[in-house]
Amino acid sequence: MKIVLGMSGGVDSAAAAYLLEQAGHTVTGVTLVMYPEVKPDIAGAEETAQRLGISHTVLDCSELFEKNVLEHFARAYRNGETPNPCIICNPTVKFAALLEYMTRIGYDKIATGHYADVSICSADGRTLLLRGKDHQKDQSYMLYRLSQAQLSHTIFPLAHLNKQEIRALAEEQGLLPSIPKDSMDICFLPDGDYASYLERRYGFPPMQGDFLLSDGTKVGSHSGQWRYTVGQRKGLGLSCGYPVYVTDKDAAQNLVYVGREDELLAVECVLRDCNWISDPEDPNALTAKVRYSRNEAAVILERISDQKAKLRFDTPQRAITRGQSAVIYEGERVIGGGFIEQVIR
RNA sequence: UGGGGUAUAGCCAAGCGGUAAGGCACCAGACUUUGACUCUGGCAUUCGUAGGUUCAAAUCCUGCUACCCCAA
Repeated sequence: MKIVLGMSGGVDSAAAAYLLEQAGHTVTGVTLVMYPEVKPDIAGAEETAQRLGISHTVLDCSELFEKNVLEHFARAYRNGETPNPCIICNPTVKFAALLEYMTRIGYDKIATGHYADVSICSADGRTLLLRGKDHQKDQSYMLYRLSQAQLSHTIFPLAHLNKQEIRALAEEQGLLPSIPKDSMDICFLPDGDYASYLERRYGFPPMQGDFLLSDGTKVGSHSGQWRYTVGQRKGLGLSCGYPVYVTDKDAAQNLVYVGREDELLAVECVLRDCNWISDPEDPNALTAKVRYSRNEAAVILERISDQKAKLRFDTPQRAITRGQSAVIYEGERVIGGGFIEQVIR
């Protein structure tokens, strides 16, 4: 097959390129530039491509990125939500651009170095999204908004490997990136300082507001609700004798509520703008993640409409946060998910 | 300007003559394709200040200063 591979310049996509080559595919690498000010490791990707003898192109996606990801990012913070740009970026920019390029040059499939998997449902022919075999590194959460058009044309070469195997493979083949870029924060913010970015780029004005306890007692001042997110402990500068966490925000009044850790617990939330990939086989066997990393818990899914749904957890969840995504799983399969619109304690 | 009390790191706070607990905050690192959480490590040569007693004082004594409370 002829495959368009997204190449970031990192280890994962390099290993993916190697694996596709080994499997006998014709591969062309594409490095996407999302944000002019922060370039990916184009040289690294080109070097990898050269070493493997595959062609390589750079595509400028900055307009798509600006329109879809950045504007959504700023809007969410303005509304007191906490956005997850990666989740928006994948379907609207990354996979969209790869698919468009694939079509343009007459290739068959697209591929990325994500830790996830796809398979065809024998019953209805839909393409299912599955977790990567390495559950520690699984990135299916970030991909739940992909469309059928995207999923059905996608291959994840790293689906069955774990991080150690990939590192070993890359080392063996001399594909370790010259710049060992690890820990990336938000990709368009090299310094990770999103608050000053919003202020600089989107004109968020420093605006003094109160830190309040749940009973309304003022315990301090902050300079803008967008600087905080539910569940946050560090950086509040509040000394109450016990750790205090952000429990809620009121964007209209620029208020940030704080409290003890147990005040973060909630059992229900409402989702909007849902994307469904497959129907559950057993409605009582579902689990959900309300954030990318860590815990996943048993959940009852109630579909209110095509776009809306409600989740009810067996056990209270910590820091369910408006704007983040809840992704529902059945075993290895991603059922779908949506943006958290409302949290019910 | 009578009486009483308290002064220990940014905040709270243990210590009661033997050479500065702990919590919160903060900082650094680890983890992490979001924001976060979490974990590990760091964080008072010094106890309002000036003297004195003692082998030894944050701890005892005295002066001073600041704040608090009760009386006027």
